[in-house]
Amino acid sequence: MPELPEVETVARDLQRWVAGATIAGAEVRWARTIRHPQPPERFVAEIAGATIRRVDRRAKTVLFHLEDGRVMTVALRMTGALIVAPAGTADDPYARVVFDLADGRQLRYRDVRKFGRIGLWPGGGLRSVGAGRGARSRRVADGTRRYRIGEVFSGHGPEPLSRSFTAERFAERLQRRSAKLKTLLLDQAFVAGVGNIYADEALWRARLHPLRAADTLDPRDVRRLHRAVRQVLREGIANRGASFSDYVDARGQQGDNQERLAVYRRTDQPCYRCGHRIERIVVGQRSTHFCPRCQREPVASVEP
DNA sequence: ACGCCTACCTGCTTGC
DNA sequence: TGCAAGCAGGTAGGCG
Repeated sequence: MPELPEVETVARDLQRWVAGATIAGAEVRWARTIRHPQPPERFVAEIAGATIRRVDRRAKTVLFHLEDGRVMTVALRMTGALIVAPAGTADDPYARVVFDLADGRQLRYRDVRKFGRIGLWPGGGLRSVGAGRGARSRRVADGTRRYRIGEVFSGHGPEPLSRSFTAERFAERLQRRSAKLKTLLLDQAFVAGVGNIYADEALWRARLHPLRAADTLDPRDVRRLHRAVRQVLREGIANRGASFSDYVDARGQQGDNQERLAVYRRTDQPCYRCGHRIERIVVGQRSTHFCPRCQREPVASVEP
């Protein structure tokens, strides 16, 4: 999906363009986009008439704070996009949910692969939006899952761009883990918002091998990684995100950050630092790009 | 905690 | 040209 910088770009655009707008009605064209346990019909009935007070982001989820205190969450996953379409714009065959705004515009949730999810939550208790193993749910009689607010909204790790995300705090978290750096950076419960692109970019910038175990970093490694994570995310935002096939902002425009990436999808091309060929390996079933010269292999334990 | 697997979906690229 | 395989920025849930 769009990662933190892409979601931040979309949320900022939407704050500018739809804060204050009223949702007159909605049409759900792909039912499963509406997050369980919300039946799509109830979602449509409950969102109608709502006014958007503010739009922001937590991790990779866009949050629409409504005037009445409720929150609509939009997790874009792999190919989701939120696009504001002026009145009269041609329909989009990939629009899975269409919100008609009272002023005639449409807010369209477009999602080619249909992985994204939209939820509507009561006010209060909203801290973060469910993240993998951290989020808790329980099975109910019919075998489906029911989420409780405060459990669903409690699974994310720290926001890497927040003031409270210090190198010291990052060091503490890293020291307690023996997992590979690449895997950890992708773990939303460890740090929120980093995805495959920015994980690879941050590791290249910090000159750290993706397979390196977190608890083997020395304090200087940690500081470099901390700085690198924040830098690549901030630069991604400054460039309005990285577009490969699907990511677009709220106007439907591509970002520029794909032009500035050092390793992601640059397999066999020269490293911008040392000229060595960029390599691609698979870590945790995700493609991983790095420079084998700049990002030295972790020391392998040698059998006697 | 960790790693691995499957599932969810469609479209594009690559190789034969 | 046609067709199949492989690939894609994410995450939930199950198993060991």
